[in-house]
Amino acid sequence: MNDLRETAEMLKVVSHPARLEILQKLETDVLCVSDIEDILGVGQSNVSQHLSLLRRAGLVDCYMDGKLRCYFLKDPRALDIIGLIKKKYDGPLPSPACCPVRPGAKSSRSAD
Amino acid sequence: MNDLRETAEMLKVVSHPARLEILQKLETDVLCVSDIEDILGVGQSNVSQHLSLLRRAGLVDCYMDGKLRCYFLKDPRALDIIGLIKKKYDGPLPSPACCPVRPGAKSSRSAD
DNA sequence: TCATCATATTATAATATTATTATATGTGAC
DNA sequence: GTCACATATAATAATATTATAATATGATGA
Repeated sequence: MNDLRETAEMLKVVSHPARLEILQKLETDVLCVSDIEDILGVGQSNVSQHLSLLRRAGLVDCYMDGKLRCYFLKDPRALDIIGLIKKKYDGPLPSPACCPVRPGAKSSRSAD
Repeated sequence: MNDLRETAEMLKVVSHPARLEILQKLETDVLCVSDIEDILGVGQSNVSQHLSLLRRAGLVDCYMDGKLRCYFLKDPRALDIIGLIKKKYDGPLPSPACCPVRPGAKSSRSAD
């Protein structure tokens, strides 16, 4: 049951707008560091640090192309994470049927 | 394109083993704080803090049942997050086809 | 009302994350 | 080799997260 800790760790790595955007861009393109720098508009070393986190977590990998380090998606979980960004959900989940009280109510007996 | 920031925020909230476990348990049961205390084996105020985070993020909600606060899942995204915990993935994603070099290689020309 | 149970909130210290700056490493061209 | 470019790493200060302990709130029942 250490899936919990492992999943939480992966989620922590992706729970940053910059890293999420990196994953999103890598879904369709292979990008080098300076590409990502331009896309995100953040400093080189910061990009490098984000990539380092993603790489240590196994979410991305890279190959060398001349002087360039070309990053690409590696972990299939990344696709599911990216999917969350654009997915359309309709409304909240239904309230539990068994013990029905208005959600958020101050008390189960307060007046209607 | 603020989906990124919003999704990242949601992910940050769920990227903690205790909160992930809370969501997982709430998938099948409505639970009060002391239930969760027992399940997770952590202190009351810590559970309350985790629930507070989840509630502010809109992931869960609760109703009163006598003295008890009964928590349940509210945000459908929670189900997708829970799904990640047990989902089976087979192997890494295929390497990019266009610029194929061995992933992680020191150089695109290093010896085999 | 008061006492009690269940939960929330506050305060706090330890730790982790973040962005920035400066510096180091590695690669290819010459 | 040296140079310039692309990227990584280290150092650091600001900020955020975490767990714990202490206290406060709110509901129920006597």
